[in-house]
Amino acid sequence: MNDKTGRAPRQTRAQDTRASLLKAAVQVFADSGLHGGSVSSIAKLAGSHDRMIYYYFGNKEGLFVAALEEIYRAYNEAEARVVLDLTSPITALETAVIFFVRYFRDHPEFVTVLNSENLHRGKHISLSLRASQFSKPAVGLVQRALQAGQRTGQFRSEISPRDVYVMISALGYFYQSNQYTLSAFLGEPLSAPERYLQWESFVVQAVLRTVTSVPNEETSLP
Amino acid sequence: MNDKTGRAPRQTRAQDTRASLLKAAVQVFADSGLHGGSVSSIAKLAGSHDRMIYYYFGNKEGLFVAALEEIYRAYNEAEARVVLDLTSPITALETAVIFFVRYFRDHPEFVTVLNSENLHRGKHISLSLRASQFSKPAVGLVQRALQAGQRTGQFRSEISPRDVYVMISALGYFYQSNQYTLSAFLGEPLSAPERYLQWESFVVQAVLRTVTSVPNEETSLP
DNA sequence: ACAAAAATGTAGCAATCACTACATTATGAA
DNA sequence: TTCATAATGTAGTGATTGCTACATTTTTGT
Repeated sequence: MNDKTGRAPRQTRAQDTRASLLKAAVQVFADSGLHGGSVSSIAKLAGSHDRMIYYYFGNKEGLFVAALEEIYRAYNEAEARVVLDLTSPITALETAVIFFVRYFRDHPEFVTVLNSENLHRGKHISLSLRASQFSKPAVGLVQRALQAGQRTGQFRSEISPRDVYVMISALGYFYQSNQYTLSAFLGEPLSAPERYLQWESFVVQAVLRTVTSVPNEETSLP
Repeated sequence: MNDKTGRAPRQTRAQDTRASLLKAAVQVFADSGLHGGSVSSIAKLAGSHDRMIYYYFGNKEGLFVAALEEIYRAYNEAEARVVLDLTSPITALETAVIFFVRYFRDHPEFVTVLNSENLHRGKHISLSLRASQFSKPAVGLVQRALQAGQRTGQFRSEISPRDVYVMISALGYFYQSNQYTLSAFLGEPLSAPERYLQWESFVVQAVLRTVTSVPNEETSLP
């Protein structure tokens, strides 16, 4: 695949250039927002030139749209790897909850880039044609766990998967997104590992208590 | 109080200048973030000059700190006006939940300015000496309702007021903060009044189910 | 009445921004 | 080999930014 100089073929290097610009864009936009992150700083971080951003993405907004699609793609990809044991709906829902909460904790770039997009009132996500494809898998994860429990009668039938998905997202996302103002507000660092674990088990409890048909004191973690 | 020209005294006009600059700053920072909002646009909106921002607030960051303190002040003031009927803990908690959820809905500037501050990792709130005073009232509202229910045995004793406060905030805040990406993601406008009301009652249910000792199907709204 | 100071107005500076014109190199198709 | 073009590099441009020097007006304490 290499030419006689031992270097990768031009097309491969071109794809590398595009990919590294996109990766750098996610990083910089996550760190500084759409306005705060400069095109030149992205190019520099990628080891390239501003010029190439316009070559591959048209303009700064085009790069931001691509960055948005990239974080959604990674989110969906991670979620597709989650395996639910539907023979135990409670365990399945617990698995889903823990996946989402930890995803937001471990991917702050997902959280901050989405915040930036919401500051701009969803202007760019609506430009993306791929946006509508993104939702199905994530809500589907919650839906599968929920429906399994509804079939066994363990979960309430009137509960909407969307509400539960938004609830889980809210509890995981907000804790990460607002950790700095919350920590100052409450006077304790929410990023401390033991504090985080306590929150995680609280969220699992809250979600289970919200959806279970015959709420039981023993639905909480041991 | 007026001089012979019929105009307000100089000191009053000076306070007006400062106040209108601060109000404009909250608006502009809420709309465009710290980086996105320019000093000159704030001055223009306030009917003043850039010069006065530096005169009253030192620099742009000083103005942002003042804007942060202002939205927290308004938040605390609103919360101090909430009256809880502690003879009925369930009603009291429900009142608190509805207050918080509606506050975030009706004050998007509170949400977006806090998001901007969290993007900057709480750099400015930690500069503010007044920051630590802000938390007590808000958590106190939840705490009073919770303790009332714990005394009657209706609420679980092992529940932490802070977790419940964070839970309520998360559910109300996230729905507002991420409404644009969520609406695109779920394919339905979350800002629609009937959709919002459904969410509100879902949140009330979720919180009550999380904290009640002997969970009961009838704790939900009629 | 007068001087110190508070408050405001004007004009502009240096730096950074997104973006582009133009040139150059490397590559694959013929 | 030749040639069209994909990919990259260089050097800017005009606009906007946060901020400041300097001047002016208005008020207040004595």
